[in-house]
Amino acid sequence: MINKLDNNGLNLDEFLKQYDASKFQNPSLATDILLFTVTEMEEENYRKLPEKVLKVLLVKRKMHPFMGMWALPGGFVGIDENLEDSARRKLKQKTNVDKVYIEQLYTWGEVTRDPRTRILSCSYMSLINNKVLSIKPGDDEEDAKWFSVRIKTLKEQKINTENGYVYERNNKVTLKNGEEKLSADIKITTSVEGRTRDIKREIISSEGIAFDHGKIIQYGIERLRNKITYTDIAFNLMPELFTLSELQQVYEIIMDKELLAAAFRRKVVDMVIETNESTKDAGHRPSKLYRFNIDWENKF
Amino acid sequence: MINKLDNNGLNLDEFLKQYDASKFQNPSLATDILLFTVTEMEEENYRKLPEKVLKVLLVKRKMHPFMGMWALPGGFVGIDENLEDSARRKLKQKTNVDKVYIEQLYTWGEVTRDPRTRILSCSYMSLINNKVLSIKPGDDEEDAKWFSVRIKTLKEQKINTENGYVYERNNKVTLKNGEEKLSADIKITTSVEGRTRDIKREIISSEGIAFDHGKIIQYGIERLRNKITYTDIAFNLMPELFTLSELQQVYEIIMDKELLAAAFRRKVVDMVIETNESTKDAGHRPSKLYRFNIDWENKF
DNA sequence: ATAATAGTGTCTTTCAGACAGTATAGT
DNA sequence: ACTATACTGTCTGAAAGACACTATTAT
Repeated sequence: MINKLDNNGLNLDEFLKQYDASKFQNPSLATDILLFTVTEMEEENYRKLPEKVLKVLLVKRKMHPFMGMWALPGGFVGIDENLEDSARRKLKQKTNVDKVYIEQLYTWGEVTRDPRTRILSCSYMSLINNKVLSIKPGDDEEDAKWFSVRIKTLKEQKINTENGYVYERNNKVTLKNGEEKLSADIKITTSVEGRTRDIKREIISSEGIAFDHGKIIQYGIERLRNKITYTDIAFNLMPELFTLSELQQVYEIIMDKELLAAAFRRKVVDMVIETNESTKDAGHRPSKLYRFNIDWENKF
Repeated sequence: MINKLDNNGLNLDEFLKQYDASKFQNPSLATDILLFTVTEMEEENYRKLPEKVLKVLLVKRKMHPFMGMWALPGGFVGIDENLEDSARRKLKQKTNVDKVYIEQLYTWGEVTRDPRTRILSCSYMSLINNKVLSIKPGDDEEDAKWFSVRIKTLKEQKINTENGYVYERNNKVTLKNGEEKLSADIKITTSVEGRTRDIKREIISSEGIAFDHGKIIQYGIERLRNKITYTDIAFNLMPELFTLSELQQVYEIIMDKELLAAAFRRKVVDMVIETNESTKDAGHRPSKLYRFNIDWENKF
């Protein structure tokens, strides 16, 4: 069976022996990691709850191209390295944490996305809780820094065509770390023509952000926003013990809208387990601490 | 700004000029297309509605490796070709249709997935309605054939560990075209340990299917099943005019469960527009024909 | 008339939104 | 006592599940 001969009279072994991988020109392959965490801002009023902020890890480029700009951590994939292993390796380098949530996000393959040569980026999204981090915001090792992320929809329009419509949305991504402020303006175009639907993402402008990484950040946040509503990924952003108000805050900053406490609690009640502990020294009623309920999905 | 010098004293232009893309060893890159359609089986009883079947397009390999086995249509990406363009090009070759729904599915990058050399597969999923097809089931041009697809869960188990659990599911993918019958047994392992969750997909056995394509088919069906519940992608599988019963059948074969007509109609009513036409010669009450309502999402 | 599907009416359950009202710490 | 947050109770309305009932055709 395995010894069938092909058109050139070769069996499988012979074929593999003469196969020359270098006869085609191959693009280069990199993985990029979109690492999110949530941190608290200090609050002046001792009674008020600290506000939470969504952060993303960026590294300052020391080399051409985009030298001096900020990029997602990442790099070339070893020829004998699996994609996810490569992503985890970079992540470990930057954060020194290895047991983290990670998922493949999207593979960006536009021919001109890198000025050097054709380089594909297989992007991964990772979520981490800031309590386990060795690089805290402000650390400067290897020039990796946390930037707060905000996404705002600047403009939205729908133009009807003979046979459908074109819907455009301009999202402004703003990234801040103390003095540094980066931004990208991404236009998401959904064209619906007859039976076909096509989504395109373009970078209108990008300040201080290397490559097409502004686009990747925008895409990642959209994915995170969707997934948080029907999965438990948000818990990867939480410490071991947390209050339901803290959990709600995390949902709120990701979804960018306020939620009603009563409804929120009903929604998450099966995903958490109450502990005996409570917060204290809060200047108001203490809050019960919860932990993630690993069994909430009940597969059977 | 653009003339900053790097560590070697080069500005951007100089750097790009001396950049040698071939100094790294790069994996090869292919796109593979998972093309689904839905067809009707002939029915012996003139009164009965024809049953619908989900089909996937496969091509018979004429070359090593996996010579004689069936694979997803696909091939190497041109060095100056965008990923989606490459996928659409293959699709056009096979089906002679170009305005189709297509979305990126996943990038498969396991080191040993191809016996020749390291080859990445960036997989795309595409949906098409069988009325527009030039290759009808049974056509033999270029050895591309439609196979009916069924997925069955053979075994499901959950093993509790100290700190979490391991959930395993064995999915059997069965592909049929007349005399030919292919199959793959895929084990999906979800490991939940403390805060981490890891999903792995392994091929336990594969008969007649080339490469890891059984895994890609299983993954694609899972994606289709999820997306059909909250998007309108199912309409890509429908002809211009269709009855609500036909639409319901499509949902049923993809979700692999029966739906109640009343609830289903309520769910889709905003997504369709009633026409004046009806089916006839049915041997029972005629059914109104509907078309897709392009504006159902009302963005504003 | 019959078989088979098309399509509607309505009861129930479930779940999310809204919001008022109660609880409880530190100062 | 006051402030700020924690937490609960309950009304309402929307959507999904269940199922009985009516409608309509070709033979």
